[in-house]
Amino acid sequence: MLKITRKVEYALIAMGHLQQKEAGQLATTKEIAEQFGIPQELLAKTLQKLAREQIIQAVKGPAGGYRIRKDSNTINMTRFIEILEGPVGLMDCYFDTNCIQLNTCNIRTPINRINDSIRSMLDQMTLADITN
Amino acid sequence: MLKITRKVEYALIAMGHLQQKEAGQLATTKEIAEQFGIPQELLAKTLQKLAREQIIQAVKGPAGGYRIRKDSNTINMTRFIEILEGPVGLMDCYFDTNCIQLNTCNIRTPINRINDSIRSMLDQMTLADITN
DNA sequence: ATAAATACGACTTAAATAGTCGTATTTATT
DNA sequence: AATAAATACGACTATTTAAGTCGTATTTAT
Repeated sequence: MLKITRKVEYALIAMGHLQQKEAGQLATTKEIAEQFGIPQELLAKTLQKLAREQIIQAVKGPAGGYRIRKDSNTINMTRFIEILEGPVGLMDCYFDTNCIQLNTCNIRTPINRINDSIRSMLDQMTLADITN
Repeated sequence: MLKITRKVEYALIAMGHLQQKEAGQLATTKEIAEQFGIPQELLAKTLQKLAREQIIQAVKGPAGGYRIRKDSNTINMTRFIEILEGPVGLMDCYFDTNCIQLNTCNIRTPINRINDSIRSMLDQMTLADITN
């Protein structure tokens, strides 16, 4: 429980790898997948999502790949995780309010407080904290 | 992601209900399941686990049920969750060290730091913080 | 024109969660 | 002693989510 998914795990590994490159240098999905022993297709989709959201920059064509952006480091972890997995919350009712039990539920408020704590922890944490 | 399971959710709801009882009073699984609209059998197994671990006290036979213990409030959330779900960690390698990629993995250390943060947050949080 | 890369959606497989069922045990009540 | 209402517990099934694969399109350096 409280696990991050492989998608996020792979994405973080990839970000770490991209950080290590010289400024402007590209890394391909293949290169990263091979180096860290992760499934290429899955990593590919993950990096595509990050590129779509401007977290990294994609270069198409042969000799293409991905590179870090100037501000990649400043992305906070809540944002990063939510791009790949959707809402970060201990229970769905943190976001969906159409739970039938809402009125009888006696733990909603305290659970939301924990949620807030975890989210704010992740908010304050940047990619740089993880990949450097 | 970062969801708690239904087992924990139901257990917390049940603990909240038990807290509300007069000192020494019992509540049955049936009563709790009906009141909060949760599956009785699942709740039953969950409460049995908590009883086995001395978090609550079980009384068998008709007119039986469960009651809170004097120190139930002081149980920390890491313990509570781990009784029901096993190890709390973002990645398995926090506990299992037999991951093949351990040497190539470039995010283990920072992920473990986040883990520590989340665990220490849950360590410092008692049941009372949630059910009161 | 070709080949190597990203882009993307549909599909399949695998694993984890959620929920059910059957049966045993305990014990208050009659 | 019999009954009924509760906990105890393991095995099983169903559902949902995560993980991984595949096919095809697009871009672009060579």
